[in-house]
Amino acid sequence: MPYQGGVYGCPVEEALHMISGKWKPRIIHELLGQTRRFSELQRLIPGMSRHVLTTQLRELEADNIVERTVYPTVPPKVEYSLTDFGRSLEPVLEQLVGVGERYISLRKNEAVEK
Amino acid sequence: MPYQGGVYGCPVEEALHMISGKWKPRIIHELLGQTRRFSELQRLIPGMSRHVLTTQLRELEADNIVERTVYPTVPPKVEYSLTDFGRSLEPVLEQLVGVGERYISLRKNEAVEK
DNA sequence: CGGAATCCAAAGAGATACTG
DNA sequence: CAGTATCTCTTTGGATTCCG
Repeated sequence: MPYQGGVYGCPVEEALHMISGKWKPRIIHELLGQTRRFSELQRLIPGMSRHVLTTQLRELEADNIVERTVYPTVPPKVEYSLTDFGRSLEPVLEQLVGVGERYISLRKNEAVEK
Repeated sequence: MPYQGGVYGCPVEEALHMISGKWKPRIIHELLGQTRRFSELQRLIPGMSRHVLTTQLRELEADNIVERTVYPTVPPKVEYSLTDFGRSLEPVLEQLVGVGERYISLRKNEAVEK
């Protein structure tokens, strides 16, 4: 669907949507540079339930950001890694870190002024 | 309601949250380079209700991205413009455009393969 | 171990109607 | 012209329970 100057097919919206899950940036971060097992991700990201991890991983998979490899062993073993496209997101995430930090220091200054 | 900051204060989360409103990137886009009146924004972004525009503008204001100037005339006149911090978001939005476009072309290729 | 199915609460987004 | 005030619908995140 072409960019209609409107809501539909807006590239920024698409981009934001695919990394805007509550834990997605964090999951991508943990996968930068290495493959991880499901249980590893669970351990690395405390506070996130199994169900939510599953949901977010499925969505990342559907968006071609993450690849899922199942080893049909007992007990089961599933590994997740970034696709090329997923790795291409790194610079954007780094920029977002910068923005977030500027934002946080801005709010601190505001608080001081009060 | 403006984001109060997560427990971890993850900068990426903060950054995403403040531009993740459904119309926020579009509003910022329309304010890049020029000041706009409320009614102008409404006209420039069809499909968005007045109420939603108000809400998004209030949140952008609370996040120090947008500045609101009221002229106490009759009829009332209100202008919106980006703050310095708001303008600093431009490179990130441009990168997000790139990501979104790569994503869209990726999905097109998938569709062709079927 | 790595899920799926179900249910629930909260937040986002929009429609509609009224107002200084 | 530029809002507020409600109400509703939908989407998300999370808790719990069951399964190959």
